[in-house]
Amino acid sequence: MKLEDEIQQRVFKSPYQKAYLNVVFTAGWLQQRLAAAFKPYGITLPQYNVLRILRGQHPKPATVNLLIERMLDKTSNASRIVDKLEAKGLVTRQVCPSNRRAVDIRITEAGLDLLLRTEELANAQHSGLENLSGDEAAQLSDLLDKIRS
Amino acid sequence: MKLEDEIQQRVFKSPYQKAYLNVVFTAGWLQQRLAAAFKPYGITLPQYNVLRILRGQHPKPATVNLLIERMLDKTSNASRIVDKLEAKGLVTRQVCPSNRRAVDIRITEAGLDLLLRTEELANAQHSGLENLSGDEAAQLSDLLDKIRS
DNA sequence: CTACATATAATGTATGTACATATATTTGCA
DNA sequence: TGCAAATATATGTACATACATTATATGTAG
Repeated sequence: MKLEDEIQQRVFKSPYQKAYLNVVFTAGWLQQRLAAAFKPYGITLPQYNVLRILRGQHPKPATVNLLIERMLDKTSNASRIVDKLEAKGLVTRQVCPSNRRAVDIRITEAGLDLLLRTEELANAQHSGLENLSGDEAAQLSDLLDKIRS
Repeated sequence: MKLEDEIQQRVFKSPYQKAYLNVVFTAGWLQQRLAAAFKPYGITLPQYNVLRILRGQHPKPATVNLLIERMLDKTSNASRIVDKLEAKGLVTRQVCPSNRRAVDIRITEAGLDLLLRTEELANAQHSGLENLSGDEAAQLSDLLDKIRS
């Protein structure tokens, strides 16, 4: 749907204002859809993202610091997201023997299994991005990089 | 900065996956910067957006329903955002005389004054979008519309 | 070897998001 | 008229974000 209809605003001050609102609105749209897809599996999007990072490290452990570095949202609270995953038995936490300030976090078999079962959910096929051609997707990335440059 | 460096991921499965991450990451980047700019004025981004809608209606009142329709995030809790604005004296709440289920919400002089003082903050000049040409901004909007189509 | 700075994670608090439920009012219809 | 359904908002709960503070452990300068 056109942005004008989604947020019931007919006039934008400039293509810049419109693009700004569109980036923010579309990101919310994408994330809401994906979050809804993960809901039946009992995990949230941030929890899923942490699991993905842990699988990337597996069988090596990750620390909270490493999670923060890799997360999309650096200011989110990795400690408490790990809390939730630990309570569900999807990760384990163990004080790092070589540096007792740090904590080794590992994904469990149950965590790996959950990622397998949800493999297709995070696929471009169902995200909305499939409406673009590969070239258009690349072009979109370039424009977004330019915003942050 | 390039997305690869921002999230320390060197390889993307496809231009689709990269574009997806880029939309979400860039939206967060934009919103964090804007939120930080509003912080000294004691309001959050959702609160600012509600104030903008109320100024658009002024001197007519708005109802909670109208706020929800116009907000970027339809599932956010307009009631509680209005609570915060009311506590700061930026809006007033009054049971609607013609329909006592509804509540008339109006922006106060203090609210209007705050919007005046923050006028330039929400300007494209400082958002990051100024790195694009007008044509590029329009092209970006078109690509994003296509994702949601 | 102690004292102080730094590193690492956890905790506290305010706000917002997402969704379910509750409360009050109005409307429609038998 | 009376009562069920719909409408409008508020409230409850779980989780996340944003940011400040605290608790431990480690490193380092003198």
